[in-house]
Amino acid sequence: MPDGSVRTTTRGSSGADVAASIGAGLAKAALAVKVNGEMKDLDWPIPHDAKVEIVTRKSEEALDLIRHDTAHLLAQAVQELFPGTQVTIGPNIEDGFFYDFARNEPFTPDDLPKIEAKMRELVARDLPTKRTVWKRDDAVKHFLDLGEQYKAEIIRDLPADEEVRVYYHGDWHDLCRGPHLPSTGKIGLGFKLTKIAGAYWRGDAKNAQLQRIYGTAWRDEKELAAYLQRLEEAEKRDHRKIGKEMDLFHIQEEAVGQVFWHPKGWTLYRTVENYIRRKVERADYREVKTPQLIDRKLWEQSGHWENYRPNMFIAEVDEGGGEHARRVLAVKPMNCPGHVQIFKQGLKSYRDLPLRLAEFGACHRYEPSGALHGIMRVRSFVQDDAHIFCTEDQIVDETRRFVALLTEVYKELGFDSFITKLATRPELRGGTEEQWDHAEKALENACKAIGLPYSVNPGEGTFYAPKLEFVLRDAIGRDWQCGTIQLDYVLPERLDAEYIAEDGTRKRPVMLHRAIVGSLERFIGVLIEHHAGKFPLWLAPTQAVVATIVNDADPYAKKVTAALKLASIRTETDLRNEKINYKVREHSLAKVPYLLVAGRKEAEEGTLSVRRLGSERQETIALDALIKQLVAEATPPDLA
RNA sequence: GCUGUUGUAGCGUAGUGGUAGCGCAACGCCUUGGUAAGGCGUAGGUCGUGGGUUCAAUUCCCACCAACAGCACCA
Repeated sequence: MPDGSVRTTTRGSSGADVAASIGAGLAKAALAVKVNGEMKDLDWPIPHDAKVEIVTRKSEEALDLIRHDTAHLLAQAVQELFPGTQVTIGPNIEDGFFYDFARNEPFTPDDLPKIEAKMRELVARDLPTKRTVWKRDDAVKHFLDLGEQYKAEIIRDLPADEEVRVYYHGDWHDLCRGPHLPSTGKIGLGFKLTKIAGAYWRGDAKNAQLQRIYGTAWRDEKELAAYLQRLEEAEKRDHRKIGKEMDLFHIQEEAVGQVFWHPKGWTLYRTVENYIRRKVERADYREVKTPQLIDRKLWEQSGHWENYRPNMFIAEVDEGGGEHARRVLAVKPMNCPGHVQIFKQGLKSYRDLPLRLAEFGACHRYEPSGALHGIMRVRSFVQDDAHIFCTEDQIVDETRRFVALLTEVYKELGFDSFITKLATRPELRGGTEEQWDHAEKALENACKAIGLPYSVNPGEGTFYAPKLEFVLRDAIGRDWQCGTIQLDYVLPERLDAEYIAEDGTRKRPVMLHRAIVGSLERFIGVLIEHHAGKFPLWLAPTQAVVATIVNDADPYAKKVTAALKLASIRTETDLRNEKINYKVREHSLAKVPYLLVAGRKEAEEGTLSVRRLGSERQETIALDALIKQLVAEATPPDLA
């Protein structure tokens, strides 16, 4: 037992028997049993000398069990309500589960409450669970006879040594590995169906599209309510909503996937851009700018034309000589080929390396319409891009320097931690196997050399290079992949970059592609959601509003605003004929960090009544002292 | 791109086969009020776009565009 005690039972006793021998309460609460660390059904006979733990609702593992059973419940309800619907798979996911069905008629949002009601009914019926083991061929034939072609396919593909188990909940049954709760009644009512979606069979767009129903499930209705509350909170942070509310940007039909930055949004954008510019300059990068339109020849040479042609914006011009003088240019989807062109100007020596070329490169990619999402996934964006041309020997040190820079930037921008993944060679790729072996090994070595923990993300590298991915965690626990460094042997070769080595021979430089925030557009979306629009002072588009109580204070308020602007504090004046309550409410909702209230008293004394966003307290501060305080707080972290 | 849903004033929304309401914002007047919505009034819409059905379409049908959710994609 978990507490170290030993219990003796008769041969063939099950988890349920053990629970019952401990107490009636536990017997009732038992959901499953953990035998030697492995989850099993309660009725599973326990082997000799086993470590046994009874799993109840309170156990950590309970949620997984409940969710998996709820997925089965969903499938059962759907098949009862919509006969002829085929079941496929229904795994657990974060916070819930889904189940994919094959059915000609689509499910509609109106179906969800009906299905949910049926699920509750099945819980109330408290159908007992029964596990059976089948011969593979029998099972395949059985499911084919039922018209369950997907299930039959799954059984055929099971590993040869795997037992074919079929679980019954009442009469309804499904192929499943288990384990399951002893009856449908144990599932409880802490579940809710959340959305319907199309999803491809086996995740492949070439296959048939199934209909997926998503749900969430918890220990009880209280936990469910808390989860739904969390969803609502996340919705409030949505950068599209806040972007509108705070008048930061908009997107419209005539420029799909591109951002119209409003003055306030652009202020935020420039603040971030200028901050990064200072950081890379201090890290010995040289900033450059490369052309937006480049002849297709260069993209053919780099390999982009072959791999990404459908996703590139193309510009065609007639140079006046008829058909033969047509020139095809691509709007750059990446900056790397441009940077190689700069590198290739003039002969480079090993003494020039490492050469770090940085660019706030505006790139355009024709993203599929379904991929677009606010300012997070757009067709026109700017990367904080840079390419480091270096020698083999410099890889580890350059990686170390980059990770140090990135850590600093994330921290200063308000993110405390990130995780690292090593994305290895994808199926579709350029270069030779030797180059890939070499590049993956080199990145691995760099991680080890600088003591950077990482997990492997197999097959997720780019077509020319393996990469390290840096994933941020935001204020409400969501992950965002932003930074990357890619170790590329392919492009320098394809674009024929070389330098003169110490021994006088010509050699290929290694190229490190790297970005810290990735797309500025996307990163600002992340920043908005991370801070819920309540930015630290240095990032806030409007840092202070001077609001008057009476007209008599107008001249003083104007004077205060002028003084603050002189000190580079982004300040607005609110002289409107409104009550102070109204102004406080409005500027608080607009998430203005500092509200500076000026009435008759303040005007006479040369002070302001200061209210910091998020606080209901006010403090009267002399103008001079206030300016000092605001300037200190508004200083970007790298200049403080 | 695929599946489903949606598209009404700057924003948030109601509604109907007989050409549209509400709230906030805007504008005007009254009010000068001390920390989260003061009062009264005015203006603003070819109901996403294009076809069709109908005496009549914002409403019903079709196509397209866009947004949203998920899938696929993300150099």
